[in-house]
Amino acid sequence: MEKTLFVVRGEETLPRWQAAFPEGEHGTVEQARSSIGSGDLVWVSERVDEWPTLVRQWSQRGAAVVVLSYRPSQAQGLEALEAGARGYVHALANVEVLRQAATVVTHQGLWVGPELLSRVVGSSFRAMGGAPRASREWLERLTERERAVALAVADGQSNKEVARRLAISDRTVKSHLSAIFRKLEVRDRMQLVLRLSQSETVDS
Amino acid sequence: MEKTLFVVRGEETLPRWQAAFPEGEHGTVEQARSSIGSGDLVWVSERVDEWPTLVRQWSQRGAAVVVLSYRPSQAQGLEALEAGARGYVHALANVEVLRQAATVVTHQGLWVGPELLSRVVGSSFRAMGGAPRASREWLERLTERERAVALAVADGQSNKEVARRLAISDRTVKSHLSAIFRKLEVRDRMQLVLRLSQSETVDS
DNA sequence: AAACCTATCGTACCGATGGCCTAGATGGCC
DNA sequence: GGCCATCTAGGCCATCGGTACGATAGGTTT
Repeated sequence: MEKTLFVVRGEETLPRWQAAFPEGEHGTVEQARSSIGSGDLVWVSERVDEWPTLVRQWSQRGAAVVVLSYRPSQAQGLEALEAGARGYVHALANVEVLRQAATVVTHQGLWVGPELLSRVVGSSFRAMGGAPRASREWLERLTERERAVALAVADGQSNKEVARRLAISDRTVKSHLSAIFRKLEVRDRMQLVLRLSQSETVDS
Repeated sequence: MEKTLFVVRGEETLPRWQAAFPEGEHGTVEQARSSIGSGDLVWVSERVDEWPTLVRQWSQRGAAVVVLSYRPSQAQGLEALEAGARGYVHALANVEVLRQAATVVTHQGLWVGPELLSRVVGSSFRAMGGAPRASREWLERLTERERAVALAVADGQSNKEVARRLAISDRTVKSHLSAIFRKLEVRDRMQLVLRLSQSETVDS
């Protein structure tokens, strides 16, 4: 019954997970599927396919489920909580944080990062020791024209719409965008939007 | 935890509170106001006037604040959490529950009680939106599967990545997306992500 | 003058995206 | 049994998005 196990994909298990829970078992979904019951502490990697479904099943069985994410986001965190997870932790969190989260969730508490917490309950959690996020300094790295393009794109506009707004060709918009992606190290406009909307809420 | 104290109105203190924390101090707002600092565990009765303001102050100072309510409700619970409280417990909870809550909140967890947890989590979307009704409404218009796709896409993932996560074909992802766009009346994933991030980040 | 940055526009290429259509399987409801 | 919603998946096709590899022109720095 009261056992700790990590559900991962392949050989994903990290040393720090074992360090935090030497007694914990590690395995894939197939190995874990049937053995999980009430009172168990289950860590599920976001790399596991269909983790929301699994979280739903296991939490309904009474297990305390924590989702390990490599790229935490509000949307994913809410997805985890909605599925019944009691915790949402960065997969690379240190041993102390993992143990702390374990303590909390096994005591019927909710463990989420300060950032997500602020989304869940409002903005006032920012002042509670949550590390202040990076500012929009990275926008300074862009030229004036690139910044205009970035903001327009982050507004949800297509390349053609941006071109019309700035009175330039859509080819030029693409050129600027390539430069933007390279400088900000994002892969596409979607990541740009996410990054911009994140830093915007922190500043305001 | 530095010290434990109960902030009450008059002589409200219950025996079970003292049983759970024999070392805890009990007093009114005037007595407690200045002595609360980082690391303290503070229990605040809902009978204390202007408790949300006090919760906000003390939680910003780094104290772990738990609100004791005689008439727990979803609205009040959210108000407490929004003010920065880490816990929301029934004032008549038994000793075990009180100690459990203390364990959780002093470990940076969130304690809202098993019976209220589902409601708090379920309402988190509403709690985050500037236009609560609207955001909840359009999310509810989606099926469960569509919601999962929408959240994943709003996280910046490509169709293929979503397909991998949900263990379905990318054709199916596109099918779901078409339904999502039609239902939510957005033209593409960019508008979807904007709408989601807006309702997620607007402070109210 | 040479080097460099910036803004502009072009072609070509290719994967990603989204609309429109069909359709099997499932399960709930009348 | 019929009806309907949902999830799944495929084909077809037009468009969009992003990169590679340019080119030209104006400005600044060295």
